[in-house]
Amino acid sequence: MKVTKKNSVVVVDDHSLFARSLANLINSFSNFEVLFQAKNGVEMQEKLQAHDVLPEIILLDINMPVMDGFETAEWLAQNHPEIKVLALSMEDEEQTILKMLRKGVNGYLLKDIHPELLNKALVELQEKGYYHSEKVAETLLHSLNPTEDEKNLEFKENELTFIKLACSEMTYKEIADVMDLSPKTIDGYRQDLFRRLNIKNRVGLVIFALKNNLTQL
Amino acid sequence: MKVTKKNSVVVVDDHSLFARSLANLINSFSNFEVLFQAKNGVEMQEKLQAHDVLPEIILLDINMPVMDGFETAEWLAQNHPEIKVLALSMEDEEQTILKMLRKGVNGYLLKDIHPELLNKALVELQEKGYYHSEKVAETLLHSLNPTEDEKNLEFKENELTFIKLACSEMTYKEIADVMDLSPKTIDGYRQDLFRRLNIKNRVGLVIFALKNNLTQL
DNA sequence: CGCGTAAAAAGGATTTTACCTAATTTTTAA
DNA sequence: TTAAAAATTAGGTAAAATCCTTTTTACGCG
Repeated sequence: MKVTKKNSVVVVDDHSLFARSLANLINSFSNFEVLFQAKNGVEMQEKLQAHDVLPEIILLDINMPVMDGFETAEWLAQNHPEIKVLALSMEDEEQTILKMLRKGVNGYLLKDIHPELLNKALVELQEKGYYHSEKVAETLLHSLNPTEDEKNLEFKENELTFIKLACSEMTYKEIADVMDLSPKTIDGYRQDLFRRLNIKNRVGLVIFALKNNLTQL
Repeated sequence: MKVTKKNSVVVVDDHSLFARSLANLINSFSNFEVLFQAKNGVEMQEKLQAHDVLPEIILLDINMPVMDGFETAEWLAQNHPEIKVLALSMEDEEQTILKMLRKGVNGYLLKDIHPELLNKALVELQEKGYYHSEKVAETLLHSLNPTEDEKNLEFKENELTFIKLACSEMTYKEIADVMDLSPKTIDGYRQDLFRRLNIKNRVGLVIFALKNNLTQL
């Protein structure tokens, strides 16, 4: 029997049933094994320190309590750039994917992937240094060629603050007070955003913000 | 070797990696086996018809395309009341849980359950006819003793329609036109809801609707 | 300094929301 | 059939939101 060192993988996901099943699946592969599991970024950090060896690959869920995938990916990129990170998520929201990619993850996998493809994904990630499922590839292409509606989707700090506050029950006057600006300035932000985002009223802005993860409920 | 007929289980979940892992886990149990899997309610209906035998238990995801868990549970309760349905979901939102329970499911399991508990859950479901994870039990207790804020959380058909339309860019006048009611009636709905839900403006209503899954983005 | 540019602010008008109370119609139940 | 309850509609008013245009301010730069 040929004995080859298996590549070690870490699974970070707060859904223990899923994480466990995933770990079992990976351990059934001849070329990969699970080093450990963690429920969130903090637990992962602790376990990474406690272990002598580092994993080659980290499978990282996005929606987690305590320290979510975005923060964890950022920390990994800064502290362990050699570890390949594969983001694992239910969501195929364009903004979410792009946000993770900007954090420096090496791949993005939707959780509805076929089990057979997981091995392929891990191998490709190891060999090529990246792997993206098809939907993600589409999203990337799409983001390179944004439609008219989706241009001007970058916001200045103040705009972003305004948008987030507009997603609350505050009146514009109250928002102006909090941001220490004139109500007329706030009205300027509002008007400009309505035009750029092609929306008709504040509800439209709230919907836009939620769809694009600019704020959360 | 003692040969006992295994109880058959069907897994309905659009996340194939999760569904597959779940199926593997169940097949590893000595007392349960997976009859088939389906990606949504429609596919489940088709496969149920195609099979001679019916499963004892159906594990049902809530968030699915085409035909979601709510619709599927409703259909199962009407057409196959003898099959025990175990709702399986990431969410522990009180409203979601209650909605599923009202559809007649026999149990509600959060996806972050420990693998060891799944077997226990299936056995209990089979023997007692129901199983609920701890968090759900808490939710049930909580719902029996609602706080002041959470009373009056049931909506009439018209109110629900209004709420959903209010979560769009339509003005109240436009909503009145669509619903074929006087703007004054719409204003009545609005006012009543603001008071009952203790919210200040339309954004508050949108947030409430989204938090309680009355509408979706 | 003066110029250009972008952010901030203002003026002023209209529409939409929001709030309160009361009247009318429809539905329900006795 | 009739009284009570629920749903719908009205009237009026104040506050907030929306829209358009113009002016002021802040700041870097040749």
